[in-house]
Amino acid sequence: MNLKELASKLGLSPTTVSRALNGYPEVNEETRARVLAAANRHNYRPNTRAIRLATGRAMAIGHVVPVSSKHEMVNPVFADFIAGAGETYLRYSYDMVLTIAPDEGEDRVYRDMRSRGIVDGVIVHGPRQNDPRIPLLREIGLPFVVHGRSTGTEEPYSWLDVNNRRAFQRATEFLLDLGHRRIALINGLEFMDFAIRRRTGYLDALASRGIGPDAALMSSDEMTEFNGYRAARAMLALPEPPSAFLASMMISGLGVRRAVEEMGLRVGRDVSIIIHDDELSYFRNGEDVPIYTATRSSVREAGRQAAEMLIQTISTPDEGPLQRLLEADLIIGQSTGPAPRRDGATGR
Amino acid sequence: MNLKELASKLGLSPTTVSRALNGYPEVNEETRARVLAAANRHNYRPNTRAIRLATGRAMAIGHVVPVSSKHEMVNPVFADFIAGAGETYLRYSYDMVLTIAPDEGEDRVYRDMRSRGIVDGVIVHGPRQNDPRIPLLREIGLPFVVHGRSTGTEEPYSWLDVNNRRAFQRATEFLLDLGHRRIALINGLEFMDFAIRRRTGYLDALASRGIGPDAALMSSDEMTEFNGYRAARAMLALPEPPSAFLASMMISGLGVRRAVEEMGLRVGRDVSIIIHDDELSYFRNGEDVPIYTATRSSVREAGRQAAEMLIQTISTPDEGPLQRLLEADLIIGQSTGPAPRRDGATGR
DNA sequence: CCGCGCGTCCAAAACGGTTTCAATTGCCGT
DNA sequence: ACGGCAATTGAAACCGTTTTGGACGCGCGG
Repeated sequence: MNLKELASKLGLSPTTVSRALNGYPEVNEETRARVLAAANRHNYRPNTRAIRLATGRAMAIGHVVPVSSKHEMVNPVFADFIAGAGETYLRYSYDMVLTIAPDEGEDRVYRDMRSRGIVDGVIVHGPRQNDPRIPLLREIGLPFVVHGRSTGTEEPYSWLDVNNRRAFQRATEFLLDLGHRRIALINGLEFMDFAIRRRTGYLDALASRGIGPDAALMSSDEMTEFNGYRAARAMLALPEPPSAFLASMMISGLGVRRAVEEMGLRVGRDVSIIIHDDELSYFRNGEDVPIYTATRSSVREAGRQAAEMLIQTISTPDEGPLQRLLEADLIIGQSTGPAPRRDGATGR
Repeated sequence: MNLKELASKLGLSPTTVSRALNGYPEVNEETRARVLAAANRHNYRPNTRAIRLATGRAMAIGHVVPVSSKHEMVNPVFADFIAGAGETYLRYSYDMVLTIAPDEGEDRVYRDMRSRGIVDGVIVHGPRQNDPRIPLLREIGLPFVVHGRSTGTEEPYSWLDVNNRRAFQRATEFLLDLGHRRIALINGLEFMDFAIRRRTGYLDALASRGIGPDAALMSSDEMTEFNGYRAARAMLALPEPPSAFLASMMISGLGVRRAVEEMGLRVGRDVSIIIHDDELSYFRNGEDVPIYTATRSSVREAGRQAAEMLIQTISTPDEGPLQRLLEADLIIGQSTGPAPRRDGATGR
C-alpha cells in the first residue's frame, strides 16, 4: 500500500493525503480524519526510502567505531552508550546506523557518509587529544556531538562529557583523607582524552598535599580485567607497595581485586580500591550496598542526552555548539577504609 | 556532484554513466575508463537515498535489541558480535542499522522495518524457546538469520550457533574425570535457548556417570559478575558444597572467583572453575596461558559468519535456509585441578 | 456586481538514481 | 546492395514521497 493507492482509494490526490498525514494546516479537519482513519485501516506506512530522497534528510544518526579493539571502543561502555542513544532515537524516530571503520581510512568513512547522504549527523566516540575528526567533520559540514572532549582543540564544538578531572580529584582526596599516601592509578590508554583528564585530577589532588607523581604507581593500558590484574600485581610487589588503587573502570577494578586477594590481602582493610562506575548494565556495582567505592556516572544516560543534543543541533543548525558537563557522584562502598599503619606512617 | 552533472561534464547521458560505474558489460571499455576517471577526479559518490529508492533495496541489515537489559542483550557479547558483523558489512558495503525495541511492541518494530523498507534483512539476537520472532519474520517475508537456535520451532530457518550442549557436556566430563562429583552450574536465564542447551549438556554428562541433578547446585540468572558471586557464595555455604563450577560466561566466572577467594579457598586447587569463553575483546582469558579452563568460541567470528549468511540469503532468496553449527574448543587453563579429597570421597 | 482573500484541493515538478526500450552505427555475409 | 546482428548510446519511464504553483469556489467588503 503506497501513497498513490491510498489516495485513489480515498478519491483524493496524493498531495492532500501526504499533507493530511504530515499535519499540514491547510487541509480540512474532516478530510484529515478520513485520511488518518483510512491510513490506519490499511495500515499504511510511508516508504522511508522515498521520504529520504524527497526530503533530503536521512533521519538517521551515525556511530562510527574503528575495527581494532585497540581503540577502547568495542567495549561494554560503548554498548551501554549506544543503548541509551538508541532510546532517544526511538522517541524521535531516528534510525541509528553503526559503521565499522577500517583503521587507516576513518576519514574516508566520514566523507562517504556525508556525500552519500546516509546520516544527518554523527556521534564521535572516544575522542583523543587534538582529535582530527573534529576539524574534519566541521570541514565537510556534518553535524556532530562528541562523547567526551578533545584537549587541544581550539574552536568550539558540541560535546557532552563527565567531569573526569573533578571526579578523580575527589576520589584521590577521599583516599588521602583516609590516610593513604601511596595511591596507584590504573588508568586507560593515555592518548584517550578522558584518561588524560583523570590523571590530571589524580595528580592535582596529590600535589595539593605535597605528594609528587610516582611513575611506578601509574599504569596506562586498555582497561581489561587482565591488564588491571597485571598492573596491580606488579605494583603490590614493589618494595613500597600502594595501599590504595584508583581504577578507571569497573572491569580493571575486578582485576585489581583479583591481584590483591591473590596476595592474601583483603580489599577494604589492607588495600583500598576506588573505581569509576559507568553503571554498565552488566557490571552493577552490587545491589543496595555498593561493593566498590566509586565515582559514578551513568553512561547510558550520557548516551540518551548526547543523542538529544545531536538531534537538536541538526534541527537548528544555526545555533552555536551545545556543551554539557555531567558531574560524577562519589559513592561510598565497601572497598575503602583507613590506611593500614605501616612503619613510619600513621593513619590520621 | 550528482549523476546528471557528471554526465553532462562528460558529454554523455546519465544512463551510460550509470552503467559504466556499475560495471554493466554493454559499455565501451574506453568510455568506461573515461567515466571512472572523471568520477574519481570529482570524487563523485552516488546518493544512497536515490539508489535505494530506485533499486528497492536498502543495502542495510537490521539488528534489533530490546530496551530492557533483562533480555541478556545490552551486554559485551552483543557488542562483540556486532563488531564482527560490522566487519562483514564493510566488505560487502552494507550498512548496519541498530534499533532499540520497546519491550512490548517488538513485533511492531519488525513489521515497520519491513513496510518502511529500511533494511533487507535482520539478525535475530538472543533466541528463546519457541521464539515468536521466527514465525513473525517468515510471515512478513523479511529475510533473517538467527544467532543461536530456538528449541521447539518446527519449520526450518537460517541460523548459526555454537554447539552449546556438546561444549558443556565435554566440560562437565572433564571435571568428572578429575574426580569432581559435586559440580555446580552457574547458568544464564533459562528461557534463553543457549542456556537450556548448556544445562542439557551438563545434565547429560552427569547422568552418564549416574549422577542426578541437584537443584541446589544449579542457578540461572542474568550473567553478571554480581550474580555469579552471589550464587557461588550461597552454594559454597551449603553443607555439601560443590568442588567445581561451570560458569556460562567469563563475567559470571569472575564473580565465582571472587566468592571462592573471599572464603579463603584457592581456585584450581580447592575449587575448580570452567567458564565459557566468547573471546570477548574486553575479557581476554589471559595472554598466552589461559587463566580459566574454558569452552571457547569466538562470538566475533560468529558475527562475521552470520552476517555473511544473511547477505547470501538475501541475494539468493530461493535457496533453502542456511545453517551452521560451530564447535567450541575445550582449552585447559589454570582454574581446574583434581578434586580435593573429602570425607568418604576420593579423587580418582 | 466585482474583486479579493481564504480555505481546500490538485497537477506536476522535484529528489537522484536505475532500467526499459529504442535508436544509431558499423560490419558481415550473401 | 541489403538484411541482420552486435556494439554502443540515449530518451524516457520509474521508484514513492514532498513541495511548488496554481485552480476553484465561497463569502465578504466596497
